Amino acid sequence: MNYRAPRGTNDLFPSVAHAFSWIEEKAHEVFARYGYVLFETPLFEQTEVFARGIGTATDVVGKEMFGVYSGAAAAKFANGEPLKADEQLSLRPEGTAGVARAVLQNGLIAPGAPALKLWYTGSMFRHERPQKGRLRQFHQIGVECLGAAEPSVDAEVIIMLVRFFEALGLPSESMRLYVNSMGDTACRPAYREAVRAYILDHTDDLCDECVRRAETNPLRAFDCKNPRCSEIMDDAPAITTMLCDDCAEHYAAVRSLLDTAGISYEENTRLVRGLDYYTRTVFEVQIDAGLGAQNALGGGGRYDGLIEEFGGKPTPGLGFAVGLERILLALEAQGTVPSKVPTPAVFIASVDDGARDAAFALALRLRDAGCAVELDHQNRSLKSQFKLADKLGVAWVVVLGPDELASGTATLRSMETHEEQSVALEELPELLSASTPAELN
RNA sequence: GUGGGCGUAGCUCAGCUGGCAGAGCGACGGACUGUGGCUCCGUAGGUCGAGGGUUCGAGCCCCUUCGCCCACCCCA
Repeated sequence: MNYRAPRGTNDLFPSVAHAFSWIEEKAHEVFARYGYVLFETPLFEQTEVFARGIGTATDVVGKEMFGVYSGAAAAKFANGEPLKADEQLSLRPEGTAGVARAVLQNGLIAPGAPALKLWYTGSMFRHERPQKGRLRQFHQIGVECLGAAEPSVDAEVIIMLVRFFEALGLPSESMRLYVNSMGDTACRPAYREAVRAYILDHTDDLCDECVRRAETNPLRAFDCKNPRCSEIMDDAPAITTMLCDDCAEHYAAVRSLLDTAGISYEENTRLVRGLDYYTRTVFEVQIDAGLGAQNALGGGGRYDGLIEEFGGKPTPGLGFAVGLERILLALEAQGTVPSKVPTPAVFIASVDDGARDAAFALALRLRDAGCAVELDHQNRSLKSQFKLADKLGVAWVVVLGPDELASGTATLRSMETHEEQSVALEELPELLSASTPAELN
């Protein structure tokens, strides 16, 4: 077998797939309490949606997107013919741009309408070199809230994120919540210019990459892992000192609400998000254990200009996304990974071939009655069937053999106590009806 | 794209200065009649990632190549 999954993709084994499913259940439970409903957008969009929404200057759009082309479009491209916009498609690298496009296209939010609260779960795709906590196809849960500008919704979303992690069994003490404000169109340009000037004043002390960033995206210099750069950037002007009055007021209100709610967080004036659409409130949750260099479990922020960027009326918005693979790594690191792979509760064993038809029929009856039942399909010996039952972790084994068939009964063995009793076949469905799938794996 | 580490059984790995491919776990079968876990015995399973070279002889040395992991970058 020479075929292998493409680099950076994983087959999700049952333990992982069921854990993801469990995480999604928790999201559903928690988010519903805050009024969020499930929403789903296509796995691919016109490339322009991402270019416009996320920003062509970002790495995510500039070099990490997977293009999607039909055979016909690919042939046209090979011939040098121009492709129409709807022939230039890309797998989604994140969820927000697609949701914004969908909201606008379907007129889901009218001016003055109540806030639209959506959440989603699914695969995202970025062409990066894989490493711990980073894949080319990875899974995110995200939320988006459109139409509300008040700081209370910022605080609400951040609190919801914290509660979500708590519901997953990741105690807030083990994580760090960073918040910052990135300003808006009124104050960010001036700040950006100030950082650019600062970098150009310190070209001798900063790495080449950071100096290059002065022109492309000065704020990213705050993210540099180089200790020397980090030290220099510590003394760069802080965004919080340059926020316009409206942004400063908004930011103060968000923090005040978080304080009142008893949420512990840390202001981090160097926290800048890598996607162009963010304005004002930004936040990120980091955890050290288990994640290697990719220590961000999730992050998000406000994007008041995004809908307008797509040609809609000015509409405030904010959201966050969390990485499922990273959540799982964090849970594994603290030894609390949930085991949610379902296992059968009952095994029906046939003593000889003459009992197999009866075993098959009984399995159907019990399953229809709601029991999780397994039985042999490989012509195994009775002994081997018991070994299998034990391996599956069932609580009960129903034994059918010549004696049982003759008397219309079954032998019911408790695998835990080793006790056996003779039970009339008719009574089995009721007796075992509480034997729903266990989650023992 | 750039570094570093690693590719030997299904899994985790050992394999010395080149000399007959191994262990543990797992799988399967058995240890007197229709019964699991523990123990004991046995069986199956390997183009040593691939291609080339050196050599009487290569898992081991040399070249090439593919893949995986980690890190940079960026992000969830």
